[in-house]
Amino acid sequence: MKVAYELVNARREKLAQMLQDQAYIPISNVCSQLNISEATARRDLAFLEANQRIVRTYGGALVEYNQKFPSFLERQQVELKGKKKLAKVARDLIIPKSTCFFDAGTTIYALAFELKQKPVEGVKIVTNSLPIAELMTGVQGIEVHLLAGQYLHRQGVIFGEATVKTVRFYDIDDAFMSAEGFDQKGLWNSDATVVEFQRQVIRQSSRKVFCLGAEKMGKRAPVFLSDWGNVNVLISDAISSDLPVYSQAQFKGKIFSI
Amino acid sequence: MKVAYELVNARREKLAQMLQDQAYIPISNVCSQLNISEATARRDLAFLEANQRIVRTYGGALVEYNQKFPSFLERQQVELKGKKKLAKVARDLIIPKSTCFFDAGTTIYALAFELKQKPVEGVKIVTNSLPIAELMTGVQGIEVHLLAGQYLHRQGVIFGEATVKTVRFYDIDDAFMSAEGFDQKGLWNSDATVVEFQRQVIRQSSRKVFCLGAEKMGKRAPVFLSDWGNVNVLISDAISSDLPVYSQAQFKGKIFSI
DNA sequence: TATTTTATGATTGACTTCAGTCATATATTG
DNA sequence: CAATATATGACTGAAGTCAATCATAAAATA
Repeated sequence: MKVAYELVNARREKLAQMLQDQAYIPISNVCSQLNISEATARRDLAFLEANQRIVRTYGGALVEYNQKFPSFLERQQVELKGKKKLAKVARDLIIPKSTCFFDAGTTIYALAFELKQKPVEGVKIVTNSLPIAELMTGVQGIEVHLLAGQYLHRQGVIFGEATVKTVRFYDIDDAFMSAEGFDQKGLWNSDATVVEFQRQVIRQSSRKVFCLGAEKMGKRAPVFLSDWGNVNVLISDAISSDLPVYSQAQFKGKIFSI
Repeated sequence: MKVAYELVNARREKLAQMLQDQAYIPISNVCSQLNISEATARRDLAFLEANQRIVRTYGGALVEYNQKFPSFLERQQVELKGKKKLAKVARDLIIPKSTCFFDAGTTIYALAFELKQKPVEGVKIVTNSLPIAELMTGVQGIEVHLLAGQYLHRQGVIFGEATVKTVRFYDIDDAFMSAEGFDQKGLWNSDATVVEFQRQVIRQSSRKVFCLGAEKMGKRAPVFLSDWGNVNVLISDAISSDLPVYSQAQFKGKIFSI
């Protein structure tokens, strides 16, 4: 039998709440606590997952982690595999006792993940990404510094005017960054304020390392970030002869094509 | 075949680590990532559960929420009850569209908790406490701004030189703060850098609201924070006639004694 | 070196979860 | 009021998970 929309929504809200409190609830409990059948319980979970409120697991669902960086986690799961290769190469470029900036986004998150597996001694990481900060914190021999700014829940990122200002406090050796697209002209991103921030980072870093997946090659995004003259190291899994930097006198960096 | 203890422990440690990073891992992934059989994977999970490092779920395992801010959550649970009363009073002092600084610590966390229950429209919260930021983020009509600095995992706090510097970017209406002790002379805290930071906040806030539990009355801590002249509002559950401010000509603020 | 201990993988059967299909009752819409 | 849309529960087979048992090989111990 059909049931009023309100009731359905209220129940789903309650389920979301329950998951928040209990972190994990077996399906059977969901049924008994809400007095619904297994089928409906599953449908409710599916709904909440579709709305990115939870992450389903075999036998239940997770809120907690997902709630923190909802969209972030999603992207991560899909793309992490391909980025692992880039990340491993980038990881080996990190110098002991250096200060590194880690850009927000899944590409650099993968790098952070590799660094955690194989830490480099005395490294200071400066970032505006909370997932990266939480991943790296507590790792022996590594210091995490967060930038100031508004905490944007969905992206798990700290951002705003203050972020651009505070990055000036840091003297960065290596900046590990990514972009949404790259072509002969250079690097592109979709948000103007993000680009402004990234430019500030570029200005203040002795070495700029860009990790760019092959899928981004030839693509442009609305805002131009930088030409190839600012790139010291390019890491990509695109076929090396296809890389736009080959036709660039500008580019004087090193290429890791894998 | 038997395997050296070291290897077993190392593998279990790695598994615990993996769970911390990924929050949830299906058994099948555990097997493939560690190159062990299902049986062993289960045994490892059982071990970690016995040591209270994880909570098992059907099909995988969860790292306890507690692990995130270990010491912080501990304190919170013990003391939250008494602080709820103070928090409710403080909550009602918050003005729509104002910018509020929220001090790190359990007392102000309780305030954040109350504010979440009953949000005030258009409030901007500036804080260096990650538990508070994560609690408040996503609440309708409330913006969260984090300060820069080193991320101290155990305390869940952002702190350091940069924290003091970045707080200057903000024009704070109301600062909600606490201290470890208070007496006739004024307020006390145990850490010199924390005090330096708090003084900066005091300098920049139009109104200074201190929430001080009765158990802190008459106590001193190593570092002097401020005399009563800087306190605009005092909220405490101590008996009002006992409060040291009564013998203070300095004190011109308002008292909420409950 | 010989003996004991134990970490492991394979196997088993019971149990749980899952996605899909279908009939039905009720809300919603026209 | 009639027609439509849809939320639900029951049922299904397939797949995943679990705890227990057992043989084995390598580490630990004597």
